[in-house]
Amino acid sequence: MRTRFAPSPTGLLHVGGLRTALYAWLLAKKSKGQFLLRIEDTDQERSIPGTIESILRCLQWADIVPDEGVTLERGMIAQKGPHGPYIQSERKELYQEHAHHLLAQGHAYRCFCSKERLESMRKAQEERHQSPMYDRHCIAIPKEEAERRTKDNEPNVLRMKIPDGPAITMDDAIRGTLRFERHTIDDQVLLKSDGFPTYHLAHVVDDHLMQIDLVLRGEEWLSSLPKHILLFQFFGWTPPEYAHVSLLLNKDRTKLSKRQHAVSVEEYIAKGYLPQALLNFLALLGWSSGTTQEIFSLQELIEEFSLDRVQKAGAIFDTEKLDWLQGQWVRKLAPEEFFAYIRPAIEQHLPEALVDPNLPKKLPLIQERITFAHEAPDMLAYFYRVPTVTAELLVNEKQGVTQENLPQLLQIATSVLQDTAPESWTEEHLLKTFRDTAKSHSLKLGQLLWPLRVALTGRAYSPGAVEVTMVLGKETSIKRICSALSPG
RNA sequence: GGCCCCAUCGUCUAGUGGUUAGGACAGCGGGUUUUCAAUCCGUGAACCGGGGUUCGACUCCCCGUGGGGCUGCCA
Repeated sequence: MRTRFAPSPTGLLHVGGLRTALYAWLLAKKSKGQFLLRIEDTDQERSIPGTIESILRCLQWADIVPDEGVTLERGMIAQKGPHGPYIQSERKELYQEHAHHLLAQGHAYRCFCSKERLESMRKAQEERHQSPMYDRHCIAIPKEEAERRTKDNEPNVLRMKIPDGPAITMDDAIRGTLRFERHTIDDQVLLKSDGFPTYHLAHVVDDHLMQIDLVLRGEEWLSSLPKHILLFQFFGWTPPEYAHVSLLLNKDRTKLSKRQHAVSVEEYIAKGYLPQALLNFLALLGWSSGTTQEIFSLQELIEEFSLDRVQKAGAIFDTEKLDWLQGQWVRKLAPEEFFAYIRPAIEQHLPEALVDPNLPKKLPLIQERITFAHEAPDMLAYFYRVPTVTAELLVNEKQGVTQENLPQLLQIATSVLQDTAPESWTEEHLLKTFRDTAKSHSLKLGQLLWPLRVALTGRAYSPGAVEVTMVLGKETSIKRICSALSPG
């Protein structure tokens, strides 16, 4: 199966766009087919330079790499495949030929109406509570006259002529059969006066020529579907299969917007989300496997994904679950992947850790408790820098640590460390000794370990006291306890 | 206004005529005889409304209601 993703270079890649791309990519991979990337830049005014690269970079980050079409080769835009070019502005003549074919066949006509006339026409229609549709003012202009005026450089567009006939029905892979009455369909502009095609013409021509089997796109295209079906009929082509995915929504159920959310993939990359987590989250927004499995790798998604399990209703983009998935995926990283993930943050905030040969021993301690890379330097800092230990944190009623018994508790902890022989310096032995010592002093284990942990890390939460002690070593640990005992 | 789409816990969802309506996230409670945003266990929480069809509807049909999309020489 050949599928495609066809973004417009008008801005950053939207998370909804990434979801659509993901679905299309999964289907292509599942069927061992091809996933194409086409750039729809037929609106010159809205195209923004640089956005093609940024869209491509985001897809590459997500590991959704096109097999054909527009790709990134060493950071540069490239095109590959037998159906190119894959950038619509480079296919202008092709669309013009097809549009003129339609004109010759009587499926299209030239329209010379000015923007002003169209505007006042629509206004009048709205006042009469009619739906704004082109009134076919120009349909009766004789062909010769239309061609003469065109030759005289009078601006005009080509409109498709919606023929009378039975309602148009079409099967959608997600929604089932859709039905549209012809009189509700507007004579859509196919070719603009600047010679560029509109989306409708370009979509039909390209997806046919590029041999796309399945058009997966957002629900916002549903109402123009009958126009596309008609165009395929005009050309005598078989339409592809269609699947319209629902929109992503804000908390108030309106269309996901910049004002209420981070919507660009770049923002999620910048926040430190792992591609596995974002993709997993996006896959689950509108699709479910039918099992209780929640964590899916890209490979598992390829095997499990299918359109008949895609939800019709729009889904609220609520990132709480995304954060949970992020934590899950951080925990699943291999040691070297985890290091690569947090490395930029370490470089920036704790560079001394990078020259530490024992860093690999410390990383497992924090991998299981952080969610984002940016938490890593702080979680590692006390291994390299003497922490600031506050009395407020050392004292903990719940643990049975009070202002009064604190010095004694730390004293006992110190002697435990002091009395532990180097050959017994293991996590198991140390913990056992603490346990025995607590018992003999009629203390709870927590009364010993809480102040110890805080004295060593200065933090409300961190890896366990014994684990940290192991890494810091006897000497440093004792030194830190001493300075905690005599603050200031 | 017209056309089209949609509707199960707060959120993401399972469910395809008979279920104690299941799971996950979040919430809450507890365990982890040491903290935590980690981990484990437990817990509360939903079929938009009204008519049909049927022995029986969350499931099928109709009508409302609510939400969304489109209604551009934007995509």
